[in-house]
Amino acid sequence: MDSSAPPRRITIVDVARHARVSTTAVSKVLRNAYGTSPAMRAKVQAAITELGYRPHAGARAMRGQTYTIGVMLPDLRNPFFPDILDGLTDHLRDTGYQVLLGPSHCNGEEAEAKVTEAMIDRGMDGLILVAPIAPRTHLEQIARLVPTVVVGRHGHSTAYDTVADDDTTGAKLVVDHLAGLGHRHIAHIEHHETNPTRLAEMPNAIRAEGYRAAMRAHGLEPDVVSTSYTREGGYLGAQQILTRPRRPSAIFAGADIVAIGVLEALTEAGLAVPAGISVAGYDNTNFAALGPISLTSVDQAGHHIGATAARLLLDRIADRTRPTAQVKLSPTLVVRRSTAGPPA
Amino acid sequence: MDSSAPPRRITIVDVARHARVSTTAVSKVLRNAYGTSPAMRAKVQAAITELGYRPHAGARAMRGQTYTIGVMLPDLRNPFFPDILDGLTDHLRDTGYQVLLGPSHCNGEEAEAKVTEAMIDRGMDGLILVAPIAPRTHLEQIARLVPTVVVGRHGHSTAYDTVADDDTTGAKLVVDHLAGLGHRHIAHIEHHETNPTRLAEMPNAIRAEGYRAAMRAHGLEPDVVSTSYTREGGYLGAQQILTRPRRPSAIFAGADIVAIGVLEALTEAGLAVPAGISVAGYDNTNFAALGPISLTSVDQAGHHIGATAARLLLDRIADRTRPTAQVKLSPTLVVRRSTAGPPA
DNA sequence: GTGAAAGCGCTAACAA
DNA sequence: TTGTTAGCGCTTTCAC
Repeated sequence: MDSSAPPRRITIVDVARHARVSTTAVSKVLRNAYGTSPAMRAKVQAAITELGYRPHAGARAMRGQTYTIGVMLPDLRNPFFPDILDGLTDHLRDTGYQVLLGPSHCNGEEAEAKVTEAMIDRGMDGLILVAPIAPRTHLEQIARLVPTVVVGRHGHSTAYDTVADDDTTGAKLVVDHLAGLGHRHIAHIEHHETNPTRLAEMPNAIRAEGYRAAMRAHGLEPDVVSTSYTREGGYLGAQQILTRPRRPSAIFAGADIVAIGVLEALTEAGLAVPAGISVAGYDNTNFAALGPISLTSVDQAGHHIGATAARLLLDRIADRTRPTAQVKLSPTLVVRRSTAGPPA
Repeated sequence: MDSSAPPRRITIVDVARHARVSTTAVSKVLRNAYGTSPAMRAKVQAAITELGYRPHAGARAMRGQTYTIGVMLPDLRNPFFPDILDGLTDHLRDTGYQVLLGPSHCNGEEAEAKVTEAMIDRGMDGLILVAPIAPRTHLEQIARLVPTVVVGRHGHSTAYDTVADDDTTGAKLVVDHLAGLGHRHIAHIEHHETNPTRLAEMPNAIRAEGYRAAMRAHGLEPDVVSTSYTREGGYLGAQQILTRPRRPSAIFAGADIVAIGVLEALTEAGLAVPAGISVAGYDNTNFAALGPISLTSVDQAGHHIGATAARLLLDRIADRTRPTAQVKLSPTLVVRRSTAGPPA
């Protein structure tokens, strides 16, 4: 039983006393605020180091900033999101801002709202919402309370910044590539979207729409299977596709995690890739590159997306009145061994 | 430009005024504290709902609890950790506690310390540290400041509770299974551990040691390859194993994510599983179960581990003086199609 | 350039 | 049972 009462926390008062200055001075040094002489800064810094002082975020929250940024990721099992997070944290390293993640909100709109509220209530200085499903009015309401960047969702707003990849082009890249290889029957597995108001903004819906448009542009018949952007979704989607009377010669999975499930279903069905059927994914996660999978995939540069979101957020925290920015990144296609011409 | 200034936040004072009671009364109702009549509770609840009041966690942090639990996960790309997180959040749902995640600390001890400090500074009521790499003295120091549960790390402490799976037994289950199938040369891929003080506590080290002991018990020669508990680690480890003058007939990967990389390397090398070589993993993540992978794996019930950690933490938050608990869960082996007798 | 003092929203003694 | 009030640790006017 180490029940020695926890030692009282070092506060700004202790530091001030130790450095023989006022608490105001310490506060100013902490925030690099105007009006501190080099001599005082040195004294205060020394006291801080000596005492091992760390500011109490709760107390800061009451008056100023908490130097905390909240990030909401939709699904920890999708390997694309860690890519975004890496970009975020890389950009935020050494800025003094701390990132905290809200647990994934796969559970729906209500769970998502709870997480964002929790972040706001905890005085976060800014929010990064990755592919949120909340209605746009709700996002704007959030953005009015706290600087917000919405990632991976289309639709402009004057309340928040956005970073997204051009999913229409991404889908077109895949269809063009496959059609160019001679495929005529290309199936697409999408993440099923029921809510009509979201339909126009969610990346999954736009990819599906881009796929349809690109198919028609090639004079081909779209063939969409609706499951989800999960491994299971890919697995079940592919199984469904394999029951088609006329089997497609290529499958465009809406996300790499979906493609993984697709590849599993194909292996199980004894279909060789790409000899028997071609497969392409989206996100170019590290899964696509390594090993025998060697998946053709659309690269939307998750790391760059994350870094851009972080930059925009810091910008906005510094100046809440600047006009909002909408960054749309151009995806590229990384062709690997999972796609080839259709079987003879 | 929606530059309408954000509306002033509703505070406890607003609620009190609206309900025609004191702020104390509101505070008590919020915390289900002793000494509130049903009539007052109703009045206050009504006012809270009507005004849409939500407590300010920063202000709470200054006096009492923040109803926030910080969770540190080591690696978001390892599918086992979401399993633990699911268990945690399931248990914490409707308790009024909010979970926030610290970004993964793959970057080492210093990064990990920064995350835990950040969580403490933000007034978290409790911490759940999953497979932390900090020295034990540091963990105890943390635990003295805030209720802490350490997950997936061995070694008892009187300062924090622990939840871990019996990794020695887990490794033995795999070796016994493979040896029972007739394998004599079983290789193991471990997560390389350099720090000698950690060696005795980290699950990866214990799995490797358990493997060695079990091998010797069967009169077999251990063969350990040191990489990391990542997909790349598995891929590279397997490649290394395949260059052995005498190739093992089975590979025991220290984690499912490692096994995934192993399977990729084997596929690439044209080796069939299990006809050419057997593969077993650890964690029984959902990757193991679905599809053609069908990986034999040790089930350490991640969901249950998470739920147990949450329970212990709530317990400790309620009573910081109770003796610490050490929960050791017994793993089981889930045999699937990736293991069979050695090739003739 | 520096410091005294007010107050952020909440909780917990204590008083009524 | 209910209310008054004193802070928690910090930031921020506003004097000096």
